[in-house]
Parts: sequence; structure tokens; C-alpha cells
Amino acid sequence: MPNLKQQKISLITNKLLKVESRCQKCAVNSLCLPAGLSNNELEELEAIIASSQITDKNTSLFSYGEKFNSLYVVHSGMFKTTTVDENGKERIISFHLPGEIMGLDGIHSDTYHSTATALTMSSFCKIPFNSLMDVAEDYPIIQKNMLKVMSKEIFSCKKNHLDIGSKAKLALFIKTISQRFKSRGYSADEFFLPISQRDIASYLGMAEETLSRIFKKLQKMEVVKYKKHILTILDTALLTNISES
Amino acid sequence: MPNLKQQKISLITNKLLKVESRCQKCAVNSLCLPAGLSNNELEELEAIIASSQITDKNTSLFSYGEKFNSLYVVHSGMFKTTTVDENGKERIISFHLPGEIMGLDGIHSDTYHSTATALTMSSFCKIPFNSLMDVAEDYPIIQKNMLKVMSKEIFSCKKNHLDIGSKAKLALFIKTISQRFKSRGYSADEFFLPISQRDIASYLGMAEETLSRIFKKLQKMEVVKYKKHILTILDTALLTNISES
DNA sequence: CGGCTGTTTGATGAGTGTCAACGAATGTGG
DNA sequence: CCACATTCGTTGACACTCATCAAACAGCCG
Repeated sequence: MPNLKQQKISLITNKLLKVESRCQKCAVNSLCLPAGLSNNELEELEAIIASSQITDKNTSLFSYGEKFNSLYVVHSGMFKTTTVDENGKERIISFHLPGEIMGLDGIHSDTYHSTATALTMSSFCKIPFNSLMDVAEDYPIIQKNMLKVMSKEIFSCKKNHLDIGSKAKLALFIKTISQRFKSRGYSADEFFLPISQRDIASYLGMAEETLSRIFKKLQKMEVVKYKKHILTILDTALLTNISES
Repeated sequence: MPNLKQQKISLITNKLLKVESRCQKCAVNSLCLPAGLSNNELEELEAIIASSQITDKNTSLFSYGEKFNSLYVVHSGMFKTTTVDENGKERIISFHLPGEIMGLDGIHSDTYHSTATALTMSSFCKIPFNSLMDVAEDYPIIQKNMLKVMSKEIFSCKKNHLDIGSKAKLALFIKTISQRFKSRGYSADEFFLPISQRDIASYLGMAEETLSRIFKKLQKMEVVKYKKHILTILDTALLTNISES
């Protein structure tokens, strides 16, 4: 079971070694499009996927308004997707962990509606959408996986309450991230979070200062510890409790 | 061009006449799954769709936790989808106008994650999901339409800002609904809104009382008029302005 | 007419955004 | 490796929005 050290080391080794691009050996294939595919089907899928590439922090895979042509999957590291509001301020739409697909919002209008940027040294796979559609014609399970991925996205997006307080919002955010790390084989209780507090605040729709204060409160309550972007969950039960209040 | 009266009358005639079930003659087919299909493909699709049925106000098509088996499309009238929060209070997830698909969030887990309830006398089409997948295998354009519909849903869901004030929230809500009516051939400036203020407040994540006050403010500013569930937009430019502030 | 549900109004306080300033951490160039 | 610049996080004071509670009112249906 990979732990915190391994999580960080994997970011570094990415840089040194050519990343294993085959879905068959990918650590997160069960969460990604290849879920449940036979070897045969997997090979067809691999044939169209651009072998996973490395990006440095702050580089973008695609930008708001560009013509849509490919989906991108996080292979390691973390990305954020953003838009810009009327006043020119960046708004964070979501954070993406390994196995999560970016660019889905471009399908309906042939244009990307967000910008995807690496939050840390990361690697990703590129899937040309038209090729994917071609393969999906022959392998219905791939279509179905696409629908499932998108259905999950819709569900988790709509689930976000609007009417909860800042403390509950942050607690829920931490809980959700924790679960996502867990289902990827990382520790649920301690992980490296390469996101600035400004970005977290923007994502949660609150002021940076408020987030800082709430974080402090949660630490004083000994629910979590947060230092140098390493988050440790000390009291899961209480965290859940707060997230529901 | 149908106007307010026609919008209301269509609700009544539904009750009297057997609703035209054929997608080819449906008023909203260009917004729905049949978009861009040839006659041939359309017939295949129609073959699996349960002819459109009438429901009275307050009846539910499916409920939270039930096994997922079909998608439902609004044919006329309006529906809401809801869940229940930890404290047993109903939370509105979304409102659905003709041509919009309900039940999409059930695909990924084979279970409905919301309850769909008619807000007024309405009619709907039922699409068994497995049959749809079978047809889609033979007609790639149907798959692609599914993806487009879901992509659009993801986009519009993520677009919702969290960090805007109540006045902007309501203005944005009105603007969005107006555009949806417009693209369905109804007037963008005057429409029948069979939603209680309680439900709107729940949807927007604010207290019922706050909504009432804000509505009053918008009326005093002569941006909109709202009486007996008939909403009239008086100043579109100002409305847009407020929605962005 | 009385009972229900949906909407309105007022008073109050808690929670948060905003502004301003500072401290800590990180990155940069010589 | 150090001095500097820049970004990032923290803290305090204050005003304002909004949720909450309580109560009255309006519309609707039996």
C-alpha cells in the first residue's frame, strides 16, 4: 500500500523514468476508462492513447475557448481546471486526481470550457475524442464506461450543497479528497495536497481569509493537521460530523 | 411562436388528448436525444421509447434509492429532482423543462440518486436504458448525442458560482430559465413558473424569507414582475447586470 | 366559514466578506 | 550563498449580508 512518501516519490520518479504508458499496468486503470475491459479491448484502447507525458507545474494541457479534440486523463500528480469570471478573476472548477478525466465539458460544443493546469509535476494521457468514438463503436463496454464516468461526474457535482456553512464546506472537501485518495491506493488519513489555500478558497466559494481561519479552527479542534501542504486527518468521525452540520 | 397562453393550454390539452408520442413530431426533438437523427435512426429509437404518458402534479417517476432502469424525458410541463439531506429536509437538485433528460445520475451505480416529481400536470417519455444501449451500438450518433447531453449537464452544473450574493443568484436563475424557455420556442420574457418559492429558495440554497425579500427588491427595481407564478422580465439588460455582480 | 399551505414582514445575531497590514515561505538573480 | 522580490498565509477591525425565530397575512379548497 503506497504511503505518503511513495506518493511524493512517484512525482519525482516520473521525471526521471519514462512513465509506463500501458493501461494494463497503470495503477488507476480500474477507476479509468479501461475498467472492466478484456485484454483484447484494452489493446484497442491503448492503440489510440498518446503515451503518458510529463508536465511541469503550472503548464496547461488545454485552455478555455480552444477547439476541443482530446480528453486528458491524469496519470500522476494533480491538475486544476479553471475559468475566468466577468471581472477577470480565476475561478477554480475542480481538482483532478490520477484516473480522472479532464475535458469532458468540451464534448457538447466542440470547445473547451475550462483551462487545465498542473498543480505540481504531473503526468497525463491524451485520448483523441474522435478515435475514442471510433473504438467505442466496436466495443460497447467502452461507451458504457464513458457514460458511467460522466454520470458519476454529474452526480458528484449536483450533490454539492449550496447552503452549508464554511466549516462544513471545508470538512466535506477534505473528506471527499481523502476518499478519492483512498480509492486510488493512497492513505486516506495523510496525503500531500499541492493546492494553494487561495485555490481551495476559490473552489469552495469563500474568502481566502475565511479559509485560513477555519483551517486554524479545525486544527485547534484537533480534527486535522495541515503543515507544508501535508494534510493529516486526526478524527475522521468528527470530520464527518462537521461536514454534515 | 407559442406564447404564455399556449404554454398553459398545452398543459390542459395534454390531459384531454392522447399526447403525440412520436419523436418526429415532438416540439422539442431538436434539443433531445433525436437531435440530428435520420428518419431511419429515429424509428429505431422510437421503437424502444414508451409512448408519452401523463402525470398529475406531485406524482413521482422514480425515487431515490430505487434500482435504475430507465431514463425519463420531459415532454410537457415541469419536473423537479430532489434528494433528502441528513436532517430529513428535501433539497432541490434541479428543475426540468421539456426535452430535458432525468435519471442520468443513476447510470453509474445502477441506482437512482434522486426523486423526480411533477410540479404541474405534465407528460413524459420513458426510455429503458438497456434498450437504449442496444440501439446505440448500431447507431453511433445516438451514443454521441448521449455524451453531448451529459457533457452539457456537466458544464452547466460546474458553471454555477458558489460565491455570489443572493440577488445575483436569483437574477442568474431567472436568466437561465428564461433562456431555456426561449430555446424551446416559448417566450423568453414572460412564462408560467409552476415552482413554489420554497422550492426556488431550496434550489438556490437560501432561506425562503430571503428569497421573498429579494423578489420584492427586484420588482421594486422594475427588473421583473412576478404574480401568480407568472414571471415577466421587464429589463433584460439590468437583469444580466445584476446576475454578474 | 375555518383550516391549510404558501408568502410576507420585522427584529436580531452569527457568520463572512472586505480592507489593511504584517509575517512566513518561496523563488530569483547576482 | 546571500540580498531582494514575490507570492502565500495570517491576523485584527469592521460592516453587511443573510439565516433564524416569531408572527401576521393571503390565497385556496373543502
